[in-house]
Amino acid sequence: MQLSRRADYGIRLLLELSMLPEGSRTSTEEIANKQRIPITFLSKIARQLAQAGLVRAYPGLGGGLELGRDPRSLTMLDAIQALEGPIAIARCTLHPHECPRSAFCPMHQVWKKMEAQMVDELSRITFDQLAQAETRAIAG
Amino acid sequence: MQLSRRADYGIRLLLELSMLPEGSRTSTEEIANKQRIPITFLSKIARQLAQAGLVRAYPGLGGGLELGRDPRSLTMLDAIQALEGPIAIARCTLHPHECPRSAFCPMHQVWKKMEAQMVDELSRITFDQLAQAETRAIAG
DNA sequence: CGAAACCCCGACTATTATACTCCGAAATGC
DNA sequence: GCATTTCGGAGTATAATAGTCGGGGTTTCG
Repeated sequence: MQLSRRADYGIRLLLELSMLPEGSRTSTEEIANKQRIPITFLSKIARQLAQAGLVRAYPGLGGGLELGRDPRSLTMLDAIQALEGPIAIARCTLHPHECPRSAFCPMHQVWKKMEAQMVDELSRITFDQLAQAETRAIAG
Repeated sequence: MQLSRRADYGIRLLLELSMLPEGSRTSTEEIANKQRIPITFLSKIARQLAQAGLVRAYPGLGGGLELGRDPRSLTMLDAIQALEGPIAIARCTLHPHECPRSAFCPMHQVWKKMEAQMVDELSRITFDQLAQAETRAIAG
């Protein structure tokens, strides 16, 4: 029941990009150094986020990464779904047909409800908010 | 972000016990057969639940398992904590001192809030409720 | 007493998921 | 053409999960 490092790193990458001045870029390496993340791993994660459209990547000299979407509408839910796939506490909510108990299992609804709550909560949190909170926390 | 099989099996074991008529017992093997769970694994899980006090185990002929607590006050939270440890989405909420970002990291609060919601939700769900729901679902 | 039906315990193994690493290739800008 | 940067995929290492095994102990019953 824990977030993977992949997700942790990916979120930190997105947060770094969100804190960048509008229109500017950084390289994967810079973020890796700043956040103490193995660069080869982070670059793989960056690619994954690029494929999901959350990040735009430019190869070549002067290239780098920038946010692929407006940080005011980019949510934690988007990030986690791109990095870890759908929010699913139990296998049975994703693949109900694979569980012989699904017809009458009372846990099914429990998980469903919790997942819905998580989705709801995560979708309220934007990277713009996070970036501002972090900026304030560092400044203050 | 998924519940382990261990937790899944353990919950099913507790649910089986909760559906038993007051004061009666079953063996680990019966539950394993009914729920299609490898018996050696389930017996290990049963021990764990016994050590946590959620289950009482009696060796010997006519022995077996019974619930260690009143199903009306035994919650899903108790079960998951006994089976998987504390609810912690991110490492940093459990061990904030290990994270150099903890002082200013805006995600910390996000995770804390979500964890609190999960704890709250899970602690509302008792095995008595679940057992009744399943009984109804099978009967109906 | 002895057998059968139970659980206890720890060590061991297998499998899978995670967390990386590596390297050649392609794009870009000077 | 060279430095910088991402791309893509294959490969490896480590750790967590899932499960097995064998010996030992209790309890009940005949």
